[in-house]
Amino acid sequence: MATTGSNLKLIHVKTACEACRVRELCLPTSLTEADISLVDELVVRREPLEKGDYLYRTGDDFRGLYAVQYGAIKTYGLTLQGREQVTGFHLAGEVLGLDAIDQEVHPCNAIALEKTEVCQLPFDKLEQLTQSLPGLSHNLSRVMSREILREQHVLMMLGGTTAEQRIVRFILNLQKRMAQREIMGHSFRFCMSRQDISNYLGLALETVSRQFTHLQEKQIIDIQNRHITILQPEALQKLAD
Amino acid sequence: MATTGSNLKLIHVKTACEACRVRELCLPTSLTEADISLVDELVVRREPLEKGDYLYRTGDDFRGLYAVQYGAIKTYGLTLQGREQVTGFHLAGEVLGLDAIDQEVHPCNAIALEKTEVCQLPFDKLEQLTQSLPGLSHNLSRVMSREILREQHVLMMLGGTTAEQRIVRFILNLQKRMAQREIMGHSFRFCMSRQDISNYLGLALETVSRQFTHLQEKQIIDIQNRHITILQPEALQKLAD
DNA sequence: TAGCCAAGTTGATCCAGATCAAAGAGGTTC
DNA sequence: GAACCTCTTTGATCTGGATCAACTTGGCTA
Repeated sequence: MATTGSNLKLIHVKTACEACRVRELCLPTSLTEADISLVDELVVRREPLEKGDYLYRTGDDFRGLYAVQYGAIKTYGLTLQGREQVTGFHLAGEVLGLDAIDQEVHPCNAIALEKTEVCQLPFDKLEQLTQSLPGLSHNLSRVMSREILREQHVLMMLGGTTAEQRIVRFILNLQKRMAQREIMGHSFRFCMSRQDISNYLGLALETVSRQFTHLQEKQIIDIQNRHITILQPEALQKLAD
Repeated sequence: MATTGSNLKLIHVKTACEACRVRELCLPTSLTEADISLVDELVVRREPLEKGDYLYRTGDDFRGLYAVQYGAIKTYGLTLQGREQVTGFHLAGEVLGLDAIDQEVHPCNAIALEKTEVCQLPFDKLEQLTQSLPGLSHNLSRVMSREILREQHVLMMLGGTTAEQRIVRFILNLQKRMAQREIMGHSFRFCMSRQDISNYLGLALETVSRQFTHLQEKQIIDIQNRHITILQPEALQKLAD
């Protein structure tokens, strides 16, 4: 319901393929070039979101899936108390909105953590296309399956571990996802606050800060504000286990 | 005494449908009777599993999805350390195996917690059928979407809560799922051990035991071994928030 | 029916991480 | 550049739940 005016401006793109990474990132299997361009034609691009803008809010009608072009989106829900619970961070090349397909209503809030551009894949049209493209249906299932698996990994990460392990695994996970997109080594920028990290990992904000400090003291990482450099990747990996 | 529509439907239907609840439980939308029987024809039934039998193990080839007929299945993964992490409990009427679609390999172990019968839905055949049944594809997406949502709720349940809240929410969740299938009020049997519960909730086994005792002392529940009766549903609900 | 083993309970102690408090560091806005 | 605000760090204290240990109960087998 409450979507800001600027978000409503939609721009249709013909040669979306190049601009929008839907092809390889969202639906990565054996479709022909021609098939892929059919999918690309569905894509609706949106005005870039500024930091703090909502892509959607809890209760909004489900219009389609979103693929992040650049930037980062945080999704979070509210518990009965009104406590905020971060459910995920979505970086460039990743999809969100899969959780809304069933009820056709978004069950959580999605907010931009920095300047972010997304493209929208209207789900009804995607399903129509499924009929003429047998492979597309399978692709969609794979994307959803991967999302289920991803959430299971989060559960595994949170279960039975110390604060240090959580932080370490979080860093490694983020680094891996960053590296998949852009060719950058062991140095990158956090798009989320300590607050968000602590909420996501089920720790106190202060604990997150302290753990970062400890890792820095051990010369395993270097953190300046939100910019991190992994100095000893092996040591970090070892701590994760 | 809310007998759901789906329960009534079940009674009307004979043959494969009746035995296997795939129709309304797994794929609950607008397919015609004829369509549904096409789906039912795919179903492969398996010999009942005894307690402790594995339905599949990590690394096994993905052959299809499974719908639990009766009984209960626990899924768990192993961390790098070899530590066991329970990722879910699957009761009668629920589906598992969705996490294997992407890699075509099961990423976790599935073991029966008691005598259990499942039916198998060969996924390749299901996808073939998708071509002739437009609605089926949508149904599948909905089932997967619901699974994604379910896992998000687990995250929300675990985040920022006390041991008591986790236990209470776990009880309520289980009760809800039990009640959906069988018409039973506030009394049911746990199919999993304290060990499994503690692992799933990220608590120590002893903590789980103590929390049960506390709730019993407060006369909110009554626990005899693995049989629980919720004496004060409102009080329990209140604790969950 | 006794004997055994796994599952569950209960008690005592300890510590990782929460909470409370306050000071520093960036980033905006005017 | 000053004022302001939010984010982050650091310190001190407290506590919920983990851990260690011993005991009880239930279920199974012979």
